[in-house]
Amino acid sequence: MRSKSSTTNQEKSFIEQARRAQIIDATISVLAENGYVNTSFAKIGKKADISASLISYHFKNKDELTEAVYNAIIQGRADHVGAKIDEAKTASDKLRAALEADLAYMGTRPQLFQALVEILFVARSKIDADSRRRDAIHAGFMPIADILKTGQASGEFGDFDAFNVAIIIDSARDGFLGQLAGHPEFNLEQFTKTLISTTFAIIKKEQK
Amino acid sequence: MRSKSSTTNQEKSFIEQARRAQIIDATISVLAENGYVNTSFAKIGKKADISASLISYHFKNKDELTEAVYNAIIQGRADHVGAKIDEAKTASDKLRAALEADLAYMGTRPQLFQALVEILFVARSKIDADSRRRDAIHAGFMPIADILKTGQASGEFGDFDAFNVAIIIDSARDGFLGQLAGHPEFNLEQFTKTLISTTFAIIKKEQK
Amino acid sequence: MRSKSSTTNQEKSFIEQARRAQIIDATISVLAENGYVNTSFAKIGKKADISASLISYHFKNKDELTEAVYNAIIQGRADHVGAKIDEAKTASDKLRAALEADLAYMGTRPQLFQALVEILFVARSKIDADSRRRDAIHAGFMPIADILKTGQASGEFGDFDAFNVAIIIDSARDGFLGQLAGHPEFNLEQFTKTLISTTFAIIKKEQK
Amino acid sequence: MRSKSSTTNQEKSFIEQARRAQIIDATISVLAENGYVNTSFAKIGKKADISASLISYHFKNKDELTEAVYNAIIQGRADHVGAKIDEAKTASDKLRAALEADLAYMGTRPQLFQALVEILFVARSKIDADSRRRDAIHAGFMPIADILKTGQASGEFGDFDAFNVAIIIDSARDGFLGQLAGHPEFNLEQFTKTLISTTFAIIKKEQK
DNA sequence: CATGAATGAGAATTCATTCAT
DNA sequence: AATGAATGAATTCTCATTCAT
Repeated sequence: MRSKSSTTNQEKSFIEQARRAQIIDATISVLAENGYVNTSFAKIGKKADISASLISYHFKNKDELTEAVYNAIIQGRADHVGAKIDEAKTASDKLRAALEADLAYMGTRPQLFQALVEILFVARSKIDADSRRRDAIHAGFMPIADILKTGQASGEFGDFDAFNVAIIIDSARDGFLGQLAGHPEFNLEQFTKTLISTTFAIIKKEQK
Repeated sequence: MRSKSSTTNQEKSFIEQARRAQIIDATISVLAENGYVNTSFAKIGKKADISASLISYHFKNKDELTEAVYNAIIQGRADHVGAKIDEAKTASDKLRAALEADLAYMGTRPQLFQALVEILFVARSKIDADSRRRDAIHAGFMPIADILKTGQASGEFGDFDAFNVAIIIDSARDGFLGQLAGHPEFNLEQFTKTLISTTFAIIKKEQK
Repeated sequence: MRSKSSTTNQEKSFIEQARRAQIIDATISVLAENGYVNTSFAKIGKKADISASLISYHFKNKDELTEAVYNAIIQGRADHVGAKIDEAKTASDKLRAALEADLAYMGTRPQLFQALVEILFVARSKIDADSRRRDAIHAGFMPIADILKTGQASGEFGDFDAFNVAIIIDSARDGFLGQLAGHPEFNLEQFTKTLISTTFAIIKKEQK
Repeated sequence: MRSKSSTTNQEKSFIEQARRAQIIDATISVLAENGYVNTSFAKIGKKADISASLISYHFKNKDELTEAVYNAIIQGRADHVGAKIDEAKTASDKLRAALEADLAYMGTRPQLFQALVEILFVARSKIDADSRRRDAIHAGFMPIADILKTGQASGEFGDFDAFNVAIIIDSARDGFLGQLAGHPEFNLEQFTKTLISTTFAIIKKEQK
């Protein structure tokens, strides 16, 4: 359901892999700090303490780098969150796990989400449009929508508009994460509690 | 609480106003279609069928254009949504009105939200990030958070974490709007119903 | 030997003449204040309180305006200085008159010299190169070199390298004028005295 | 009192230094030939047979290039002239040396002075006008005014208005240099002789 | 006569990318 | 594997100039 290691650098040398990882990390920092518009190979190079041309050496072009960063972020997200979902048995537990794990992981790594948002919204054309956007949220692990439907099928949850409720939950979680970096007053733990209790209020008592 | 007409173009000539509006419209389209990164004066000019330098003639620089677009969008949003909120008496009615009006207005103009998002994320550095971003969403009309607190104070709503619930509702609404453009399968009416019923499920029965 | 009124606007209408003069004056101010590089039709128009396009209406192009300004300045200079030279009888008196009159006229109108310098040095290519540069200094009135040669021919002055001494005197006078605007500590009257006494020291006691 | 070699390009690579020098040389030519107004990166690049963007690669911006050119010129001037002044013992010898060396060096490199003048007048606003302009002429070596005062203090020279006489001498020398490029009939050697004999005529026999 | 609107040429500058070393 | 040097495309912006009104 999800892979522990990435899939694209199978045949790459050790140093190649290390460099790519280093560049990706630097890019995430620069992206989070400066925004996509002010992210240049020169800045990334400076951050990683390598020359800008070395980036071109390891990534065919800027789009490929962007995509690699994108993949790295959602891969990490998926690896962490997916594991927790798998461990849980019931749909309720999976749902709770999905929200807790995701908020805990991404909420404590604010740069990741910032970078993700930059790529998704600002550089969106580079990432092959819409098809990817949905993937960004669910890639690699069971999406909220599927958990909801599973719970409804098993009778664990009530009757509600699973499709749109999933959008609501996904958006709520991501909206919070997106604002977290710039808002020291936001309380990650408290929000997690509220989102979960809210979610269960929705799915137990159906409305239409 | 909000102004029906803008205040800055009082002294501009008719043709000037028309051109500015035309350029703003073209910019919104280009922004929505290509993303900020790929939005240039050249592209805007082509879309509006005018020379790129004419844009510089009407707007002192790119920042001024960006700000004008931003203002135009949130002004339109505020004018439409604010009126509906004002008409409603109770907190419940205001809440319902806020969500219905906003989703109806912005949901039928998907480009507006796309463009708004582009500006908001890119303008980060220049436009005082956070304070402005919040303004963007609520500009000119009563924010969800205030409605919730009003309703709690009056005993109309139950006891819940108003601060975070407001984030959830705002994020849900905006998250949907943000994805709407690229997802023909999204159903605006259905989502509106679900978001409202969901919202009332949260605020009537308290949890925490 | 010199003309009281300009020669090019014979057939121009009254208003045309007035406008041209107004534009020329504004240009001199802008030139002196901002330098040629920062002198644009827009700035001149603002200074003259007319539209920039009106300048194009009255002057075929920027070069023509530049030339008109140049001519206006040296014409004024020539009109004032030439009269004084003509009044003087002997070469000595002419020489003294030339220096006194020029320093008095240009020294009390610092903008004129500043503008002249901008045109001559910065926009020099516009003014049809070198041929004009010499004219700038002597246009319209008897040049220092001619006075010197006349004085030598009549035995009034000693034997010296008239050609180069003329360069020295011209350069000294213009060098002072060029620096005057930015140097409040410069004393016009004192310099005039020194330049004249110096000059006569040179031409009476010959060397070489 | 003056440095034989510059201090800023110590850590630059060989090729970097060579390119910068090449670009500076090309800039001087373009400046002298076309004037500042018509000096663009494109023209400099064409003259140096490199791309315009390579100039931006080696110089942060136009101002830095301008300053580098300025420094290169006055450095060369100072290195040549200053040495000669230092070698001379008496004020008379220093004065003669200063004029001879300067006219010999700058007079055989007419482009240098042309370029210098272009920079000096255009840079007005940016480069703190007056203070810098004076520096430009005297940078690195004893100014004429100081030599005159020294000679008066020691009784070597007569009693005259040293301040204004220095202006006269400086202006005479620079005025000649400024016109030299465009005037093939000017005779450098002859002018030098005349300027020196003239100067000594002024400073030996006092007038006032 | 005068203007506002519009344009096209050209400016500096940034940037991803290539290439020889 | 890594870099500095170099380039060309693209960007924003300025400006003289034209033209309809």
